[in-house]
Amino acid sequence: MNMTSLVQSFVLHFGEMGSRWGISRTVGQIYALLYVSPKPLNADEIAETLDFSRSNVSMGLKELESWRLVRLQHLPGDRREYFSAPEDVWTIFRTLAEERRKREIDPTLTMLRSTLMDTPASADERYAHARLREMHDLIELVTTWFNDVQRLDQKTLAQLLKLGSKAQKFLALKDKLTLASGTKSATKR
Amino acid sequence: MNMTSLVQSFVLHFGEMGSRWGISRTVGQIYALLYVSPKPLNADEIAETLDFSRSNVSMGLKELESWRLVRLQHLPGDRREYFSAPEDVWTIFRTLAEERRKREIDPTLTMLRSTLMDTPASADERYAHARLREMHDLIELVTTWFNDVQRLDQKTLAQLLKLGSKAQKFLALKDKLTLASGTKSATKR
DNA sequence: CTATAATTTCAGTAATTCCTGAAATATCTA
DNA sequence: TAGATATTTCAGGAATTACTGAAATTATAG
Repeated sequence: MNMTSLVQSFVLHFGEMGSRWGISRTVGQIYALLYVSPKPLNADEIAETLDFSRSNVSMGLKELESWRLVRLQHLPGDRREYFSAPEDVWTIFRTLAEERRKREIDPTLTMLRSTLMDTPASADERYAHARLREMHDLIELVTTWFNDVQRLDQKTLAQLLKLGSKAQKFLALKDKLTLASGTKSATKR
Repeated sequence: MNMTSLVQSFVLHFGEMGSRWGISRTVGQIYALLYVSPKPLNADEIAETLDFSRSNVSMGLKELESWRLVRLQHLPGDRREYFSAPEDVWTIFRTLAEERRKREIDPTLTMLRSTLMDTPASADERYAHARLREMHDLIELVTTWFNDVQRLDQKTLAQLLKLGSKAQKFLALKDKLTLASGTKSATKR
């Protein structure tokens, strides 16, 4: 199977980009190919199209599975395994973000937390301690936010993103409303 | 100069993490060290503390400068260059996000746009074309959002993040308000 | 159960990235 | 401007990562 130039330029770009990410060129290209393919592909087709060895494709697909970025399925009357990328780009985005969090953020948060358990013993350590605290709190705030909005359905999420910084205006409004209704959450101004 | 165990565990973790990122272990460690250091350090101090060659530190610092993650300064009466990480974690976060966008997102958007200029010639190409469009639009939406909220001052931004998905409630409210005030932006429900 | 097809594993090699020490360049001071 | 100090460059070696082909394993059909 050979690629049209449209597909090829996409696949090649993704391969190069892949290495800026934590994935190899091969894995990037395999994913890109699956992403634009209208039907699932088997490993041999991928190997032939991209001119990689069969074993390389096998390993690449395993890695993509570990990222939950490809789905495995079987076609009736065919023993071979067919792979495809989920169609919904929002789902893909979510999966990607979750996996990256799991691999890059969570271990860091864990390390920060455990390091923060120690009591600083000198002025320098007190400074380092405070810096770790700041980093921890920022990362936690951002990931908590992400975890939260990620649950919204895609339409609502898209609306929220489109709103952007204009959402800020509602913060003031919110304060007013909660003050008016006498809730305890009033923030000093 | 030697590190306390608190600093050391942080530095080592950052080094390992660095490689999941696009940076080398060395660069990760140098940054981590600067991040927790209460005073700027010169290249020799860094080399000695981390036990890297002087030239390695030089290259690492250059890379960190290209990421705009370290600041160069001079101490009175000392010819050597001293380096430090900006203190404000929000600024650091912003810089990091901007640089990553510049290196990882923007080239992809450019590629997608130029590929999308071509007219698809077959059914398969039409499918690929549509997929590229979806990816492009999602990336654009997210980066536009980021670009937008990133401008907010940190306090407002923090509030907005804390609000999380609850901001959603204001979407409905917003619709109501804009409808009431007779703005044209009414979305069909 | 056997033969065949499909997939995975893995040892070895290729390619890339990282790091060092030596030399070159740049900067300062006296 | 000479001499000393500081920094960068870069060729080569070390370490890591990527990839292949052959062999082993697994799964299926007859």
